[in-house]
Amino acid sequence: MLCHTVKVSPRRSNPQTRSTLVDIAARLLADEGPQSLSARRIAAEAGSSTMAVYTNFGGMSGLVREMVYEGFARLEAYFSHVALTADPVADMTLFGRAYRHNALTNPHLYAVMFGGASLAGFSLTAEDRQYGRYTLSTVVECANRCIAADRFRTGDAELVAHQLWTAIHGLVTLELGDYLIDPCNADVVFEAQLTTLMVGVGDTVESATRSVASSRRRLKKEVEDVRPDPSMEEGPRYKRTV
Amino acid sequence: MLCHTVKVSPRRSNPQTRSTLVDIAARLLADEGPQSLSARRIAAEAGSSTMAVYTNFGGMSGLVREMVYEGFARLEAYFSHVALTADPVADMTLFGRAYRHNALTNPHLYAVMFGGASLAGFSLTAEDRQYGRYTLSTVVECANRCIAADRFRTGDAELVAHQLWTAIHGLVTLELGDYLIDPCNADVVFEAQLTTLMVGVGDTVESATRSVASSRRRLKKEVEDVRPDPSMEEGPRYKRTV
DNA sequence: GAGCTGGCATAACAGCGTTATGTAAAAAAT
DNA sequence: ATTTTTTACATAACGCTGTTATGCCAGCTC
Repeated sequence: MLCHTVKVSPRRSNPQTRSTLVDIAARLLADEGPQSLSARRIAAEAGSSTMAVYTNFGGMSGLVREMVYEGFARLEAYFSHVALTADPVADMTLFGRAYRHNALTNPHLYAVMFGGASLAGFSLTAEDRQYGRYTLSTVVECANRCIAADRFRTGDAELVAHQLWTAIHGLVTLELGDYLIDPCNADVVFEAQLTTLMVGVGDTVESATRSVASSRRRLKKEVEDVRPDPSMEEGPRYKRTV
Repeated sequence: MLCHTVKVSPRRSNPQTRSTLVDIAARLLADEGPQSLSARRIAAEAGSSTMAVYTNFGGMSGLVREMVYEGFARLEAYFSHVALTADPVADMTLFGRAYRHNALTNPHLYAVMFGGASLAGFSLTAEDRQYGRYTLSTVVECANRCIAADRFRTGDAELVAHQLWTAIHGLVTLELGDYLIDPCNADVVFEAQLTTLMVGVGDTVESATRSVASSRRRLKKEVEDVRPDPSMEEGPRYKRTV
């Protein structure tokens, strides 16, 4: 029978190979920075050849893309631990703190997620960006709660979420690039920016100040103390759409 | 005589070599992106060997650093054409528009200026970052005028300038990375962000809206129409501290 | 004019991502 | 149980990168 062209795989790839390659790549990226992220180096550490990268990911870009997914998964994991309280503005600013905490905890990974697009010849696809933007939906919901509580002037929750995102992203980017030094260090600018943004979209100075302070108190318990790796254990790892 | 170790140069480097190398590199970066920025390619286009890059700049990093200086010079050139009017908040938001315009006009250069720190093995020195931060002084002065005009609540002009910088920088970065799409495209988020930031630091919604609209009308004449290259002609080019 | 000095060309080295080729192993078919 | 098929992976090569050792020769100083 040669009519039905159903190609069932005669030899399946070792399912561990994918995992170990990504794990090693993530460790290299975190420990030695992006310049040590080479196919040869990864293969050597894995005890295999560089071809493993190509059969499993189609090249270095594919492996990096997988790590970007992992990065967004970690960010979402942090977001998922932000409680929804009676003070939605405090929740909102805590999302900002979680975003920054995630970036500072995985600085190299964050750089690849958002900075790798133009440099290093690696570029994300439109779907990849959509995947990243999807993480914002949690923040949009929170913005809706702020609007419902009459804390925000504007009615466009998605727009507010984008404003917060771009603002915090810029601060974090410059912080990672060591651009923010005393007296306007990253902490100072960040705290001021949280209040400014909340006031700017409609909250009163007093309420915003109170909510920002409240979120600062909640940071450790709801964000810093949570285990950040949702997919580092066994089981299905990332999206397998590739 | 071998006591006086005054080394007068027996052969001076061709002063045109530096310029042409930087010019070619800038054109390559703008036209074909960062992946075409190779020592071999630049040397070939200049009709010289790769050694020219090393004797003149000490390596690719030095040449890239020179282009970063050029990038900051262009930004400062745009800033210098922002008029100081009786509406300092309009001036302030026009600085924001100028910043964004500069980034969108030289996207690859902007990416190298702020994104090259962690990727591509190239890193700016602390002095380089200080040089970039110095560009902010114009904005700080404008913030002082806003404070003097009782438009801003806070008294820390430098802090306000940093808040505007980080916020706009984040928006521009994500815009260049194609992260901002309809309905929350870059234009929408940018206009909303300008107003939000002005209101957030103390202006009233009405005044801020008016000033943002005013700066939008001034954009073309004071920013978009100016010649952006302050050092593309003859004469001393950049800082020669290297 | 002689001599030193440093710019630049040539060519090599180590590394990179990627790919052609061969082999061996696992699934499918008989 | 054997054969056939198909794929994962190793090996080695290609073209590219930044960088550097070597050598020549132009130009300044004396």
